[in-house]
Amino acid sequence: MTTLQLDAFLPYRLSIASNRVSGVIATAYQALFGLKIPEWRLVCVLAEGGGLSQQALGVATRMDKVMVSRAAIALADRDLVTREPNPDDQRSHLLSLSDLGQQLYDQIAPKAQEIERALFAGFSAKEREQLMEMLLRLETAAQEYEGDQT
Amino acid sequence: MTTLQLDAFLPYRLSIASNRVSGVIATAYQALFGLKIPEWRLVCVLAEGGGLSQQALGVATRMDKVMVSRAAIALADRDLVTREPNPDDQRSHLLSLSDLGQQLYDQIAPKAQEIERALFAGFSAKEREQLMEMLLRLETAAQEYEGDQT
DNA sequence: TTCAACTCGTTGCATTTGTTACTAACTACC
DNA sequence: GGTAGTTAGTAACAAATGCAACGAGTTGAA
Repeated sequence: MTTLQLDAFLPYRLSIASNRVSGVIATAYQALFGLKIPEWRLVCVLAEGGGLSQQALGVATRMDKVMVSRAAIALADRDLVTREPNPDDQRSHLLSLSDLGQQLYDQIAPKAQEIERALFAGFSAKEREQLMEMLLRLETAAQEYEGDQT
Repeated sequence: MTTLQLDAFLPYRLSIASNRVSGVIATAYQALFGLKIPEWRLVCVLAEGGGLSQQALGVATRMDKVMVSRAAIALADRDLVTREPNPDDQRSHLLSLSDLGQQLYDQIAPKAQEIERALFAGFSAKEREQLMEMLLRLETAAQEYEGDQT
């Protein structure tokens, strides 16, 4: 007879850890800046380089276009991003951080790193690297598995 | 100026990987057995030993009482678990797997392990152990962080 | 004993997330 | 050029999740 120990089931552990961590981040951003995680992700990517279409943002943040759309609208309403028409494609807009958005980002980024540092305080640099690398592998493995089944 | 690379932000990577993996699991269970993840978790814990209150199940699965309640109702409706009155406390029930539930579990468990094996095919036994251990550390770190802030 | 404070489980409500369907714009081929 | 098929973004709907309030039961201290 097979007994599957839930505690030892990696997908379970992964889910728990991820939810806890996301909870910490989400709470912090909401309280400090009124941003939800999808919005924060857009800000973060746009800070690396603006003028992106929502489609491109979706790829960069692994969010589907609906979620990107909602986050983009929320940010535009607060004047944190600007939406310029895309000369190459009338359907899409090119998003960039506004000055206000950039200011917000300049405050957010250090805070994000501070939280990350706190959460991974017990981890050596090497461990962090290993974890990162494993998560990437896992991500592609899951993606391939999905592909196989359908 | 600080630029935070989203790709290198561990909480982000964790969230993506976890969502992908959960997606795979959720789809598989739904398709094969009509179970959602919260329901599956209860089944799994009850298989290790029945006669638990919902409160105890919540602790074991890290789900809040609402989620446990809904999952328990869903399982009871399908006669997969039985709910006996708790002689020590009239408010609570003691849940156990029914024969039917046990049968289902006997089918589920191997399948779960098969999926886990597939997802972690590229991982050595040592890596799996490391990952597991890191996730546990992370879980408690996040929990402590939450505690500090409130 | 009795009354306030607390816990178990459920329900209802608000928020978030995911799916589907739709409009407008673009592409490619006839 | 016209038309079939595709893509960007939005909107409308449905499902999942989280939170606050509730009824019933329990505990403990005056």
